[in-house]
Amino acid sequence: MDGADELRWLDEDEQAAWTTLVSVLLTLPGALDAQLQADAGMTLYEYLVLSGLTYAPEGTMRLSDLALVTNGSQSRLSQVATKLERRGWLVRQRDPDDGRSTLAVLTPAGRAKVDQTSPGHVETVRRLIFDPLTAAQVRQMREINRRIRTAVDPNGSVMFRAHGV
Amino acid sequence: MDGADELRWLDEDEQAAWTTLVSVLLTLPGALDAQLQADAGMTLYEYLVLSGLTYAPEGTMRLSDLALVTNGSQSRLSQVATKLERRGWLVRQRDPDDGRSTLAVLTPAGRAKVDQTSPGHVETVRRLIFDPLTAAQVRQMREINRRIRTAVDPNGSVMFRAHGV
DNA sequence: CTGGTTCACTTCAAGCGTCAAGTATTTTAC
DNA sequence: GTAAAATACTTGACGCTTGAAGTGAACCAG
Repeated sequence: MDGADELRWLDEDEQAAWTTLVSVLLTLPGALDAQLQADAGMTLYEYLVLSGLTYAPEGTMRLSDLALVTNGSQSRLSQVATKLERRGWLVRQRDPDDGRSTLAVLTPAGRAKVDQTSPGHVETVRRLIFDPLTAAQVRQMREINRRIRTAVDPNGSVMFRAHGV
Repeated sequence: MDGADELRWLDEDEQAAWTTLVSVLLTLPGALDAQLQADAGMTLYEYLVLSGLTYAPEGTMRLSDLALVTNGSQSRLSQVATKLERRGWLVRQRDPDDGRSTLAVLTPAGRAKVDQTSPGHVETVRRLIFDPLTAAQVRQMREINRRIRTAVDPNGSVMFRAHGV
């Protein structure tokens, strides 16, 4: 708090990059949500939760692990899990190994819902993100976002090396 | 609904890129909001609105233009403008040229608030986004996000060529 | 084995954003 | 000149996310 950490303002390239980044941050999630909501009555985050479970053994994962994988808070996941449970797509189970934990288990109906939803979702992701980009840009984007994600939270999501979406 | 628009699933590079992108979409806005909230009692979107006005002649802009520039809906901007007006950072004025429009005018207090808030905000943006990236990556990111933004909404924000943040 | 701490999860209230409906003004078309 | 359509904005209800507080379970020191 003593020394003046001299502030560097954004140069022209940075300014332009920041502007387009904000623009994507503010519009892309809405577009992805809109498609899922229209075609599957589901949020992107809800889809990520179900989809995350399909990659887990037995379709089962501890809620806290699921929160990490989906980049959500425990509170957020807890409420979404309740909603998904009410719809019959997952069930909660006590963790036999640790009484503090709760396991989320994907039901057959939940797996079916993912199978039925993913084509439209992937199509949208491809249209909005990958179709406009070259293969080189896809690789660039991965590294760029990996670095930003690490800066935001060094202990961030396991998703980096774990399964896909 | 007749022909099978053969769906292409994501390959490994795309899957990884998508995972990191989601991760940034889900965590970066919260991190930016958190800093502004803590240091200025303000949302990122509210900051964008005030900041956008500082670049307009006379600190004045039509609400609908301001909504475009900030990537927000008219409804969202309307409510945020009310909030900012209550805090004394902007005022609404009738547009003399078009009775349907309303002008948002930045007050001196509003301009002072931006001046006082921007250093901390820029510092955070630099730390989370530009410090971890090379100059080449900054240029790559700009083009990548520009393409994604265009895919999301071809008639999107004027911000692309207009002023900065 | 006991008191304190950490961890996993849930719940509640408050704040935000979206969507749809409503008002007012201007433009367009006949 | 008038009716219909388009435009600009506001409002209110609803759903979602967050953050703080609370419960219960496991771990750890002595």
